[in-house]
Amino acid sequence: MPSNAEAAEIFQSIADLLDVLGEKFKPDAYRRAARSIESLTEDLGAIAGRNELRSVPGVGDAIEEKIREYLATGHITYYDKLQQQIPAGVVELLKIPGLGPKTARRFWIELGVEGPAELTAALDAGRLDGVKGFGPKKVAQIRAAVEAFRANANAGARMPIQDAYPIAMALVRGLRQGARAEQVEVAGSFRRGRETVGDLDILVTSVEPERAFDVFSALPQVQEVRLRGGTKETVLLRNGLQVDLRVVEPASFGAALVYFTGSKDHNVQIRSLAKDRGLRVNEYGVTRGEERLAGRTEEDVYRSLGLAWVPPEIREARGEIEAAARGPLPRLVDTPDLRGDLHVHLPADAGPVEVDRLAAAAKAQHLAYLGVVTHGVDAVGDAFELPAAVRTRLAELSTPSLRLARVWEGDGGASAPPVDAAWEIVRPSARHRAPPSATRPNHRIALVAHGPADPADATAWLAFAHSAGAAVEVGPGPERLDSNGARRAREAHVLLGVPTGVGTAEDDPTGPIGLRFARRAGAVPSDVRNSAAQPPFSGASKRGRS
DNA sequence: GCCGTTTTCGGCCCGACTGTTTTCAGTCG
Repeated sequence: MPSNAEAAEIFQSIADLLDVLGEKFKPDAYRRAARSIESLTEDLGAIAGRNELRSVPGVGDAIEEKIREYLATGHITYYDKLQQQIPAGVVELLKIPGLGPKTARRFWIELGVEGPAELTAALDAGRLDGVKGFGPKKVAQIRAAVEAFRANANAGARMPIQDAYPIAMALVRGLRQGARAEQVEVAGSFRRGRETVGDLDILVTSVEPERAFDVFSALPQVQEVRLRGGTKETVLLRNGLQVDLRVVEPASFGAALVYFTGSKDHNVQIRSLAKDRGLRVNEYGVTRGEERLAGRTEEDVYRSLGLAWVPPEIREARGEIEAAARGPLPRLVDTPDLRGDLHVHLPADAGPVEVDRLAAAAKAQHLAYLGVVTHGVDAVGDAFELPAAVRTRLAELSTPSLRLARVWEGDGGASAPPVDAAWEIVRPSARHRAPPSATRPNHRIALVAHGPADPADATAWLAFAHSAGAAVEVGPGPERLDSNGARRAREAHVLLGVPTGVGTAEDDPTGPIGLRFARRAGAVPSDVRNSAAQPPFSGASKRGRS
């Protein structure tokens, strides 16, 4: 079955193949098309059906035709022909760090090397010695890279952002403490809140760049320093993640932040807009000839280009720059907007002390209500219930300014919540993957938490949430929607439930990443159920006690 | 191959770093 992901993959591969052939601009064109196809929230087939493929950024006559061929036949003749022309192993060579299309092509044409294994053999046989452009250091570097590549097939794989989050926070703390760094920010796709990150880009200002690099290299997470210059250092962490540290002048921090936050397409669009206006943008600032216009803050940089500031989460060249040129962008939902949390768990062995701690955390975050899961049906269908002492303590601590509601979480199957549940959370389980067929009249379903398993499932659950008047939960992890899902929810006029992370550990990604996903979907406060001052079914818990 | 409130042709982001160079090419982000 054709899929957007597969189509994007094919165009990506075409770009790689054209790279090896030495094509100058086509590879970028195919990559741009691949990136925008990957980020679509709708099937290519549906877009093609409406005859709107050309509205996808980067898709012109030629690529539209290839998409149509792919949708009709499942393959692209142009791609098949390229594959016949170039051995698959030569494209594999491109995945080896430090080895690009020019080198791969030379190995193939001049040495007959058709893949990583043959490259190792050529190195062992000394066939690179004396080849023009390959001195002893280069040969050693290539040998190390190809060996590392062949030993670890997972190298270069992207990491889920929620896994990268605690690592990034630890690195930031380490830099703040030791490096006398004034401003520290993690940029790149991490800052944009992409679901996965390929590496981390950390930006700091420091009066002592050398010291920042020294401190960074010595952090316990760092395995090896890959390169180090005057302004940047690249290290490999023990868990395989690559991290770039860049030290910039305070006067350039904003420009560097824009530049290294990306996305690539956003930057390209910004630069070409600047060029149209006779300006020049780089990571040091915005200039007109010799005159320096901006650079210290992101707001300055965007303003100097005649643009409103663009939140990092939507810097994807999907129309945000045009919108920012027209005026201020809608204010995306942010932490202070979250007035409550619909879905909070306590540990199974929690006691009154944990409830006290949770209430204190909720007050610190100025939350007005929490839905604490006290009973329900777990993923394998067994009923569970928190100890009576916990439920009693929740009732004792619940006040008009902080409502602590006891909620029921189940899978929409036969088990139903008792009347003392303030509201119900429904999610799929192994037994009940599909949503309940109809809204059950006496239930108070406030939130749907569901896995992304299958787009068809997601559609069904969104429809269910809509008919039940329930929100859907966004955030990292298997039972929440990612940002693409959140965008689909918005398009389906379903409110989002955004986790606050209340009561979780310092480096827990649930709250911060959940918020980023919602923002990435373009959510404003009114798109978020728990930005309302009142909890759902606010009269219900009293009724339940009678 | 894509794209256009200067263009339907002629551009296409731009700088850091490395290694092998005698002034630059390749890679990366």
